[in-house]
Amino acid sequence: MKNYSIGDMAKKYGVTVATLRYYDESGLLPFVKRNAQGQRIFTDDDLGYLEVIDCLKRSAIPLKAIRQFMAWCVAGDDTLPKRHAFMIEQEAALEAKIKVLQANLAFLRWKKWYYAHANEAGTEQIFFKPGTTQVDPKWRKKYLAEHSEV
Amino acid sequence: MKNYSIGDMAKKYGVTVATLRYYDESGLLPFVKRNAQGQRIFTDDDLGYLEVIDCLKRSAIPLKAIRQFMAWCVAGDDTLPKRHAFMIEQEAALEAKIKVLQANLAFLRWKKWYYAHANEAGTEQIFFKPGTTQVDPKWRKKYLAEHSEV
DNA sequence: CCTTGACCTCAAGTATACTTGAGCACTTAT
DNA sequence: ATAAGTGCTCAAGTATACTTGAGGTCAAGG
Repeated sequence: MKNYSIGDMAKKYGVTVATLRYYDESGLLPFVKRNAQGQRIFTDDDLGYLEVIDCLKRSAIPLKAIRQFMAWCVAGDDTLPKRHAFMIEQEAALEAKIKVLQANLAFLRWKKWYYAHANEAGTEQIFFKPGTTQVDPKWRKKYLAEHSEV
Repeated sequence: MKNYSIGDMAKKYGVTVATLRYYDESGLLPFVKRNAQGQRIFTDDDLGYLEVIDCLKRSAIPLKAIRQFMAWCVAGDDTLPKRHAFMIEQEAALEAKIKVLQANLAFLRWKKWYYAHANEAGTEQIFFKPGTTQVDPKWRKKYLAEHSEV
């Protein structure tokens, strides 16, 4: 079983050693051992944990929640129901988040189309209801018609 | 054209009036006018802008970037190319973000499956390579086989 | 031997995005 | 006419997630 220094792990996960120390202090790495000199040592056994942390962090889960989960991980089999529930919860949360982002993406694409056309016309005026800066709904309909067969 | 108070908009967008004031101070709302008493007034013309801000905020775009975009919006037709480029950029960024989250979701689902089975067995040990706490790759393969026909 | 490099702790600083509080103005209902 | 409700500014406080700096240990190479 190979050992890894904090510097190795920092490179592997694309963070600074300061960040890893901060994670450790924050309770995200309750599994790290120390050598005789007090230096952190990571092992192959830890790589699975780090993968989970990485996933949760990229999903913008707060450190506090990750800490809780990791505490359960090192606490042993008694916490398996809690860890299972945690995954179910995070799955639902992430699905919801993705749905929101997909709606946002659709909106950005409409706006991109809008600016492409405004740009071509040289002015946004072509879209406005007379006397306002509100987009005439007919343009939105036109866009949706052009992009429905996708 | 209807007018709306800051309180109206706060309700409509599910934020506090303090947050809206903060957004205004931060340059996100360069379009808001004031009445004789110095109170902010929002109009129907502004609703389109707020929709964009809402979308960008939900996509975790920093206020700084949103401020830049809004400045271009009020600057007039000269900034149309920049606004078009902004949308193209944000679309790409959001697509990338969604891809990451979808990969994370797949990972969480595997972990959910893992904990469902560990839970059933009463122990995580069933997954480990002997003498380690590393998951034997055969389980991952089993999971993928069971979930490939989706 | 002594400098370089990687590690350590602890404390303070930074960035972002708000939130809260103090003190004041104006409108409206009792 | 006075109290409640909504609005205002400005300053300070909070939460999260790091980042930076000071000061020190230890092992290896020239």
